[in-house]
Amino acid sequence: MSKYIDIANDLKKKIQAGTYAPGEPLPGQKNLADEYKTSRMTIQKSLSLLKAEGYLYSQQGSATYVKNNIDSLANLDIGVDQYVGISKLMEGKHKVTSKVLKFEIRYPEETERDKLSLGPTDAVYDILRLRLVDQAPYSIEHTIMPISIIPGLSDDILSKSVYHYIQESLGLEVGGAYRQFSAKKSSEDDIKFLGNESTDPVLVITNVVYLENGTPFEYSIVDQKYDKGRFGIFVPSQGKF
Amino acid sequence: MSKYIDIANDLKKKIQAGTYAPGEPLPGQKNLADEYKTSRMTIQKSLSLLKAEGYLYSQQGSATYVKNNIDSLANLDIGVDQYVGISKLMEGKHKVTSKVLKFEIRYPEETERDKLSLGPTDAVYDILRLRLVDQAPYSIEHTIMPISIIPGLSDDILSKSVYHYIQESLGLEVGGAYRQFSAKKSSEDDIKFLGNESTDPVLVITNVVYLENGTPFEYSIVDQKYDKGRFGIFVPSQGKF
DNA sequence: TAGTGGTCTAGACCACGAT
DNA sequence: TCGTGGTCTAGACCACTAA
Repeated sequence: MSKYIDIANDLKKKIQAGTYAPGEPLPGQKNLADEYKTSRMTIQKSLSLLKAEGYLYSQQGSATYVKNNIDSLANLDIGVDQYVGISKLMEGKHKVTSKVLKFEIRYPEETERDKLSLGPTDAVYDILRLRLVDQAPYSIEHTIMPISIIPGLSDDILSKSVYHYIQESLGLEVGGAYRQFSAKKSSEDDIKFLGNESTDPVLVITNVVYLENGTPFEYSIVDQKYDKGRFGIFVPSQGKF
Repeated sequence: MSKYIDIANDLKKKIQAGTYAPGEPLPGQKNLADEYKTSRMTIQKSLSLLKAEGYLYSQQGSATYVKNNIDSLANLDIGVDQYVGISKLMEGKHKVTSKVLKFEIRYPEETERDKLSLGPTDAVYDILRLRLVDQAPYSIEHTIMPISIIPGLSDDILSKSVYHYIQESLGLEVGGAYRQFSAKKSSEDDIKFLGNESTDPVLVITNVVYLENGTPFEYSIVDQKYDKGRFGIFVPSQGKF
């Protein structure tokens, strides 16, 4: 990894360990540059990462401080900036399993062609999965992926972690995701598979996930039980990096 | 403004105008540096802003390209990265009005003290507003703000834009916001003020908004009609700036 | 191999806060 | 005024892609 990412991770560790306490100033860019044997520019790049994540804030003329309410971040069930799928999110804490309800190959519909930048003859996987956390229904994930980008997908991979397969076996890197949030009433499937009452609301997360090279490779619609995890994110003010 | 922000805005304009078309490469950092009479480092800082917003992606060894599906961004009703309140969001397109349902001053409860880093004797505003877009009920916003940070709040300001008051009259800058999304069933207030049926779901957005200096100044819970706007955001992969 | 973007440097100057 | 963070520079080297 690059030096500035290493330093950012080290600083984050120290913040979480309490070496740099909430409300307290960091040693100062000059000092940090000396400590890590690097330049101020590199330190600033490290700090900018932690600012974007909401750990730090800088005050010109004064210092860079650790934010007071980092507990808000820790109290999170799921961060929006996690695009790795729940398998990895829940790692250690909970047992995540998946039941594949549908796994087909077909040609894409118009919305899917639009979201994934595909032509009418570029076949896609059409996948419906029930995700369970600690054996209890958690969400229904409807996923569309182009087979040209993610070849060799199998039932076995689907019930484990698709992201692990993409990164480890295919050697692809995820570049980012575009997410939308909305609410709706329970559908037939929500009632059938999530065990919802017909009056239960559902949190809907619509995703378009991109590879590092800008290619969209996943269009998914997730129906999540409303009384389970919340999605949270820190949104830095524009241009403050 | 700084040079790198000016350049980023100029590039964004050219992308939106089609000067740099989707899928096409940008002129290259060296050329851009010459064109804008600046250094490569500064150009990279500009590009990083647009990458974080999802407009561009770079491929090492090749070039920096305009993303294909910028329409996804344009189709958005509301961006999560907008912390400016709906008054400004809907500017021009729709008429936003507010009806103040409650406006009190009291001492903060424990959750509020926690979220806003306050002591038990730091008084807060307790505000309940019904937001209407084009005369139709849109959301109910329950807002808690410390009077010490935002003094002089009035009924008149509340029915217009609080953010405008904070920035223009108080001279404060917003640094970022922490947001959580969830869904719930309609409450009594949702039925009464939003005109919901008792079976209608509600999209709930919980916010903690920070000033540039890291001070939290707003804790708000927004109940939004589920059939109205969606919230969307582009989430870049960690460390890619 | 040539040209691209990614990282890093060692300095400079400025804006701002604390004193 | 002094020290902080914010911006910017002109170059360097590396990793990678494309020809």
